Amino acid sequence: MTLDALPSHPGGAENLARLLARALLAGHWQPGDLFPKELDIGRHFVVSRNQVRNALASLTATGLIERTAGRGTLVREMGEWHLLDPLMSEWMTGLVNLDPQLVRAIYAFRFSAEPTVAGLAAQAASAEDIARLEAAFEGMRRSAGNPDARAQHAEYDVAFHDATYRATHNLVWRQMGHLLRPSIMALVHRSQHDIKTLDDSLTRHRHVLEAIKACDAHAAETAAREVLRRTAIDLGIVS
Amino acid sequence: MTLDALPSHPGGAENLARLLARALLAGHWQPGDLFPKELDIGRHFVVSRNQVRNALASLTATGLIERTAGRGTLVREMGEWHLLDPLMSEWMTGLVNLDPQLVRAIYAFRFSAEPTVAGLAAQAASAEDIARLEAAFEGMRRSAGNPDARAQHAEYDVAFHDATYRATHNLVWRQMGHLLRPSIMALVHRSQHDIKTLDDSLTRHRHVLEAIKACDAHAAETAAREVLRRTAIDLGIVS
DNA sequence: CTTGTTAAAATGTCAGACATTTAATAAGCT
DNA sequence: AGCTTATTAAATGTCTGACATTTTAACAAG
Repeated sequence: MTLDALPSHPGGAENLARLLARALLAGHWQPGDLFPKELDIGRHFVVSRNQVRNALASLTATGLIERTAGRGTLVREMGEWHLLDPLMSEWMTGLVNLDPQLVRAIYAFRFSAEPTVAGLAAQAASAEDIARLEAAFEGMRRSAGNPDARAQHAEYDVAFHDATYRATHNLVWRQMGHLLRPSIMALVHRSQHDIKTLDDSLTRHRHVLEAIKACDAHAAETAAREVLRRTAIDLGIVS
Repeated sequence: MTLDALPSHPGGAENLARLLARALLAGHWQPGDLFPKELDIGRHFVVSRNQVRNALASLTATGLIERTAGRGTLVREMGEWHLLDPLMSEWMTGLVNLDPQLVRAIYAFRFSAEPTVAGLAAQAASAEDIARLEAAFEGMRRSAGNPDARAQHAEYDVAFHDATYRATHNLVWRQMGHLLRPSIMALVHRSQHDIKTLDDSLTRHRHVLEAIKACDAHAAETAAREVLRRTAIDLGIVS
């Protein structure tokens, strides 16, 4: 794989990193492949070696590549990627070609973890957390009917789940909220979002909200599981 | 806080990063404080500005600090730290002054997550996973009586839990295994490790192993919870 | 065929100059 | 005095070129 297929004018090491990362996430290179050399990248995008090195340093930090002096830059396999790094989440969101194996892995994680998270949230949520959840739910409800507001609806969806993780009041769980964004954003492109589907999704979210408000951990767990069953259908994991 | 209290001769940007990170993790600076300037750090440790910048780039990537041109380097608060970054785990292991709030947060996470993880492992473990678990358990058993082998015992302990996370065969859960190392290593310094305690811990681990071997998810969940109750006592979280 | 040497290529490091951003300070006006 | 505007200093960001180190491959000697 060469650089020719990639858009140009990155403008800044961050953008260059995002560009290269997305190409990697989309599978433009196979694990074990040699990544282009610093100087080639610099020539192609017309940026200094500094910018290239900074961008590649980010990719190294997230486990996407591995660099050794003299040999060059190797592409690492998916199992080595730091999926929980916030940078990764940012790079994954909006990527349409995300590896289905990865989508399923993230979904499987959520399906096993999120009921527990919802249960913890029911025990620990403060008034502020409840307010955040209600605001997000209200946003979802408002943008549900409008077919032009799919992206906005997804944002509120992300906000709802993120608020759930935050409501656990646990530093570690809270960080995992980042992983939700790419997972939920993938829904925008894969599901048809007809009225019936959205209404069903909304109802299931409402049950989670109510269970958390009622401080009923068991009900929250069950309700979260129901939300994720809906998500599985929308992601095409189960029919 | 100045740099005077820190040991010198880091030798390489990685070591310098570890050094500074540990000072941050130990609370030598308060959130919102100004971190030393690049040139001062370089002078103090007798390293080039490049090394300093590389080290600080790592600290930035893990959310420990925040840098802006003109203003300087600010220390971020604990809630912003990327606790799931493998680098963080490496920096945290062996740190004796780890913030008690952080230790409790990590423990609370494990207490809520690890039963689920053990349950998943019971469903998905392969023969290879079982072998890893048995090898780790055997190592724990062998090093249990010997008071000189506390560090080795802890390594096997880490290996056991890491094997559990790996046995879920889920990319996301697997990454969280990194978080175990600092949590378990903290035990070495905090508990007395008398024979009775170790024997009890060993028995509880054995129950997890047997439940996973029997593919009994529910039993694995319960057994994992029991292991963590023992851990809570050893960490001094409950008496 | 093996071994040791050499050469090329790639990443890592350094040093210096310069650019940009920010904050504090001073000047000047109403 | 009070407010606005230049000026200056300090800090991080960037660029460039040269050099160091590591690895691989080619090649020659035994």
